[in-house]
Amino acid sequence: MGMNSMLKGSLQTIILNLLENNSQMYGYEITQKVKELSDGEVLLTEGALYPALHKLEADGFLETFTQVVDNRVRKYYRLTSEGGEEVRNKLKETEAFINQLQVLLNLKPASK
Amino acid sequence: MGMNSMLKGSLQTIILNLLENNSQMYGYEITQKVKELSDGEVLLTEGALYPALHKLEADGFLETFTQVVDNRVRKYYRLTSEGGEEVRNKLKETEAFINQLQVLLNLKPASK
DNA sequence: ATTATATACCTAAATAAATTAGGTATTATT
DNA sequence: AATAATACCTAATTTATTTAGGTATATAAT
Repeated sequence: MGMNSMLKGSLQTIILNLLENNSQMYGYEITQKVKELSDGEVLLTEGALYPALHKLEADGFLETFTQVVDNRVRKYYRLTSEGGEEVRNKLKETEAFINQLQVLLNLKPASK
Repeated sequence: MGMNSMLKGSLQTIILNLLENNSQMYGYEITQKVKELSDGEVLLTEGALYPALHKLEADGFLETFTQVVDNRVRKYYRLTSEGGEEVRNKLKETEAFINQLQVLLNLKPASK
């Protein structure tokens, strides 16, 4: 399997969180940022990224605008206000998830 | 979505780890243990559990034996030696995964 | 007595999210 | 001239799950 496969289900949260920290990013930039932040260990494939971005946009959490740089089109994404709320919810969910996982795997004692 | 959906990809690790701590368990017992350990928050559905157990057995990580208690058949699972190795690998992978996720979501600073 | 809940196993169809493996096109490097 | 990097995309396949059943016995509640 490998560690990458476990990010399943966390991809949306990662994208939303990056956009909270950066205000606007384009797809390719997101793949590079994830690679950089994870020290080259997490490789976000485009086949996963672009459908995820399109879904987040369709759900109203992201909005887009394009910009041309060096004759190449960049499609920028930024959070909508609904997206901002969604980030907070997803982060809480993820923290709870990590906590449960650590308890279930005896990686830390259960919090009372 | 909900937190449960994020356990995707961690189910095998959870099962293997429980069997390392308990030496032998049957399916229904596993669902109850997960429920108990997570304070009722993680509900392992049988449609996920049984196929996962069968796969782990097919992969040689688990072995089974049956026992009849009160006219009901229980199918017990225990780790094989290969399964023991697999637990250790999966736990390391999961710790790395949690670490990366926390870094990517700014839940903790990157470790140097 | 009957019904519902708990115990105990299982599978098949549908869904969701990813991987794999393409495709297009421009710019920069070797 | 060829390759790698930048930049977007999609379609087929795979994998893991949810949903929704099914079977059967034991126990608790009405």
